[in-house]
Formats: sequence, C-alpha cells, structure tokens
Amino acid sequence: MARTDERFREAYNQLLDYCAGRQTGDQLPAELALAQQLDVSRTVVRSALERLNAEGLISWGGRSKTLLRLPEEADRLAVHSTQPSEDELERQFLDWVLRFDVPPGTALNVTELSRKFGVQAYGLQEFLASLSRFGLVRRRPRGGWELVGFTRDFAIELSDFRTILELNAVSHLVALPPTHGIWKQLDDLRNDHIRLAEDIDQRYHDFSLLDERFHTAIGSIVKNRFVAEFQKVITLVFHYHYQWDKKDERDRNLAAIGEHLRIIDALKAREEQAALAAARDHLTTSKQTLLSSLRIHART
Amino acid sequence: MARTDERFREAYNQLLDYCAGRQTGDQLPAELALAQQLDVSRTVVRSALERLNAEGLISWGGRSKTLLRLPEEADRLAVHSTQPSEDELERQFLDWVLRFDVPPGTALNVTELSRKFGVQAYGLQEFLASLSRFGLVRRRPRGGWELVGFTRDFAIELSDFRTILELNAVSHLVALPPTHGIWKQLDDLRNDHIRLAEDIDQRYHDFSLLDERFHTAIGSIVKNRFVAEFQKVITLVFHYHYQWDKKDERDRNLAAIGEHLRIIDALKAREEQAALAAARDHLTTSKQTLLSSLRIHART
DNA sequence: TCAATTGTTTTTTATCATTGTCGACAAAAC
DNA sequence: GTTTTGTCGACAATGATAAAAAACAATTGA
Repeated sequence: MARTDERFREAYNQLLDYCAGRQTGDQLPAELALAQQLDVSRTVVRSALERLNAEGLISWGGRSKTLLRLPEEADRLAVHSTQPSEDELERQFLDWVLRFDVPPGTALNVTELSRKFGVQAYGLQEFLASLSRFGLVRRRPRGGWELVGFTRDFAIELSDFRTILELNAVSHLVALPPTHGIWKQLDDLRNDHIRLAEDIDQRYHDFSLLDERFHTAIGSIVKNRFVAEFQKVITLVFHYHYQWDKKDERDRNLAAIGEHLRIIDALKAREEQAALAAARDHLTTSKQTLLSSLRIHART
Repeated sequence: MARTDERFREAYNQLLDYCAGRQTGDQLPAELALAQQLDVSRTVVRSALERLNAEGLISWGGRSKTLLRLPEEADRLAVHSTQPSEDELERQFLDWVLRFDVPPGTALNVTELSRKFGVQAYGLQEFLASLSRFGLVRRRPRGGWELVGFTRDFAIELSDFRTILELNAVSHLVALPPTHGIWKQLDDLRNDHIRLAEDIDQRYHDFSLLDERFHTAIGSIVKNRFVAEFQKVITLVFHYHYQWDKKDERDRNLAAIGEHLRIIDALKAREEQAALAAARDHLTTSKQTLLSSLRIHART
C-alpha cells in the first residue's frame, strides 16, 4: 500500500454509524451529501459504498442505495495509530537530546529515531529539516543528519538571544496599562516567590517550575510569531539545565528568587531602567549557571 | 534507479584522471587508499574498479590491479546536474513569492514548484518544512502546503523583530574598540551616503543597495546563529519592498539617507542613547513604508 | 604472527513507482 | 434545468528499491 487508507477506514466506520441510525430498506443520501457530511472527497465515499455493497450491507446501483441490513460490531474496520503531532515530536526530541545528553556531532539515525518516537521516517526528516533552521541539527555533506547539539557556543548564543528577547519584553511590559492582566499575574508570581523563599529548604526543587512560569509570563507580553517560536526552545533548554546542575541548587535558587523579586518590584513601580538592569543581572546569572552546568555535565 | 549514481560517476571519472597520470602496467593502490583519496566509501571504489575492469582498462583480481591501457576521453561517464543549494533555493523561493506577489493562502504545489526551481520534490518538501519555522508556510490539515505569506501581521511582526535585533546590534556597536573594522566601514558608508544624497535625482534607485549594505554592516556586529538566520529573511523582504512602492521614491530615499547619517554620526560619537533613538526612528519609518507599500501593492 | 588488504553482509539513505485522495468535468437521471 | 453519478487527471504520502556507507570476516603477504 502506497498511502495509508486511514481516511477510508474512518469514513467507512462513520458510514456504519450513520446506517445504524436508520432502518432496513431506507435510501442513503447522495454521494456528495455524504462526502460533505463525512468531510472527505466523493472518491472516498464511493470506495466506502462499494465496500458496503460488497459486504451485503447495502444494495448499490446508480442512485439507489438501499440499506439491506443494519451494521454489526464485526463490520467495523480497525483504524489505528494517530501520529504524534509536530509539537509533541519536538518535545520528545529535545527531551531525548537533553535528558540523555547526546553529545554534539552525533550522527542521527533517521530509521532508529523514527522508531523511537513512533513517527514515519518521512515525518522525522521534515522535522529535522525544520530544526536545522535553529542550527541545532545539520545535514551531513553526504546524506544523513548530525546533531550539532548543545555546545558551549550554542548555549552562549541562545542565552544572548534570550536576553535580547526578554529585555525587549520588559520594556514593553512597563508601558502596559494597569488594567492589563499581566499585573495580576505578577502579583501572584510575587506571592509564590515569597512563599517558596520561606520554605526554600524543603521545596527548592519547585523553583524550576516557578522560573518557567515567570519567564513565560514576561515573554507572553510580546505577540510575535518569531519570538514565540524561539521561546519554546529556550524554555525547554533552561528547564533541563535546572535538572543537570545539582550543586548548590538550594542557594542558587534562593538567589534567583531574589533576582526575580527585584525585577517584579521594578516592573510594578513602572521603573523601566531599574527593571532592565535587574533583568540584565538575572539573565547574566542564568547564563553563567547554564555554562557552569554544561562544564560539570561534560565531565560526568 | 532508486538513488542517483552521481557519486559513482564522479569517483569513476576521478579514477580515470588518476590512471591518466600513470603508465601501462602500473599497479593501482589499495581500495581503502583510493577510497580515502576520492573521498568516497570503499563500495563505490569497488564498483568503479569493476567497471574499469569490464571496460578493459585494468585487469583486476584480488590485490592485483594492473593498468592495461591509458584512459581516453570516451571512457568518461556523463555526470550532470548539481542541484541548487539550500541557500539558492531559499533565495529563489522568496524571490518568487515577493516578485510575483503570491497571495497569502495560496496552495503550494510541490510538484510544480520543484519543476520551477529545478530541485527534487523531496528536497522542496524539506525546504518547506524548514520555512514553516518562520511561519511563512504551513502544512495543510489534509496534506499539501499553504503559503501563509506576506500578510500585514507578518510584516508588522517582522518589522518589530527587526527592530529588536537592530537596536541590540546598535547597543553592542557603540561599545566596540576604535580598532574594530566596523568604524572604517561606517566611514565608507557615510561617504557613500553623502555622495548619493548629492546626486539623488539621478541615482535614487541605488539607495536600495546602500540600505542593504548599511543594515548588514550593523547586523554583522552580533555573532549569533539565531540572529543571522533571521537577518537573511529580513534583508530579502526589505530589499523587495523598495521595488514595490514607487511613489515618492526619491523623497523617501533622501529622507532615509538623512536618518542613516544621523545613526552613523551618533555611533561614531559613541552616544548610545542618541544612536538608539535615531535607529528607533529610522526603523519606525521603515515599518511604515513597508506597510504602506503593502497596502498599495494589495490594490494593484 | 599480525597488520594490511580484500571479500561479504548489514544498515541506512535518496529516489521512484504505486496507490489513496481530491477536484473537475461530462454524462445521465430525475 | 437541476441534481446526481461516472470518469479522469493531478498530486501527495508511502513502501519498495538501488546506491552508498559501514561493519565484520576472511585472506594475503611481510
């Protein structure tokens, strides 16, 4: 089979459902009507009708489509496998790279990966091609793919880029009217930060999630498809880096909470320069932490 | 043929060249040595040797590879068609979209486009997949591709993103030491701007190219793979927009020259705030011009 | 004996033929 | 004359397949 007949199978089963709600001897609607109802082309409807005819469920000839018997459970066709979506694939792939610390320069085996992620090899190719835009992956001169991967340079450039985007978001944020929902969000975040700081000894692990919430909230201010695309990757990378470097995790997180609060307070006071300075400091810390966790990680 | 044997053909011809430099009766090196020399796998070398043997050029058996006669021109295999590179394809595609003003929502026909651009359908798929990261193109729910295209929103978001990147570049630029090559470049650009302004009535068309040089020079300061990737697209889009809107072209360009000079002077004076302000003004003008040219363009 | 080389097999990738799906048009039926 | 059906061409997704690479085993010659 060249192409999957999933579409046909689904349409066939839907047709069975439709027949189940009618009586023997009834006439089925026109092909076009059925096609519109099932949201497929007439070609598919005709194939399904042919099958129904062959199975003896209907008698089909020209415009006469008479229901001969009601469908049973056994008449249904097996329909399997919905492929993971592109976003799901992206999450899985980055997850795999970061979690298993796949070293830069690794050859990516399309067949193997497509098995691992449960997608068609074809789809994986497309996905890799799209990732190559981020420079995370590249085509090998003579076929195949290679993980450029999470090198030091990549981390630095990603951090820098993140800084560019986030400082821009901060600038926009202070200009927002008090009625904007973000201020409520910031109040909530502020409270959550303070509460986490009070209980830091027990719950310092929870910071990773709070950090993500904080940066996502700030990033959400800027409605820009290009920014949004990158934020997905950035979020994931920084999320994982928290899981890598276990050293001084409690102290690091406590310090970061302080930095977050400084940003929030400057934002709430509408002091752009102070907020930018605070954000810049925090992002510098983040970058350093990411780099040092890379070094530690590389040795293990 | 499942895969092109281009690789084999090239290797074979290279082997002929190699033989041409030897004498009848000579022994050829080991397969592995040849493979490394030709930069192909041993499999290809062996296929080529087999062919040489069949053609009676060499006598091949085990380790003995004796050159029987020198190759002639007629022995060479025809090798054709090197596909356009990815960058070339990108240029061609954007060129096509912008030049022919392909409307948003257009269904992209892979077969047709691959013919138009002279690439394999397969390669075009990958390219489209990679473009989808920029949101310029997207997969249709039921197969096929669609040009999201150059809508008003896209233009706004692209302009905003450009502003983010360029303001960042300006900030970095003022901090560069006097020894950096950029200052010489800016001096040259300054002169070229002044000269163009003096001769604006005759040469106002030349501004498009100068504009590109100016923004590329500033952008080149930031060494960042993510930034670089976008700058390619941005440059092309803004390059074309100059060719769209013919109205007041002379006056617009003269005004833009003034704005450029203001930025250059502020940069040379190392006045970050002034440079940022000048850049912000210029980019705002650019954005407006782009949007108005879109409106005009949409009506034609 | 063992390193270099060759012979063979396995794995992986790029391309092509095939098939499912769609849309359009013409013919037929009401 | 309108609706419905029969037929056909076009295109995209997929499996089959040949080319290339890589891994492994066998052989040769010092």
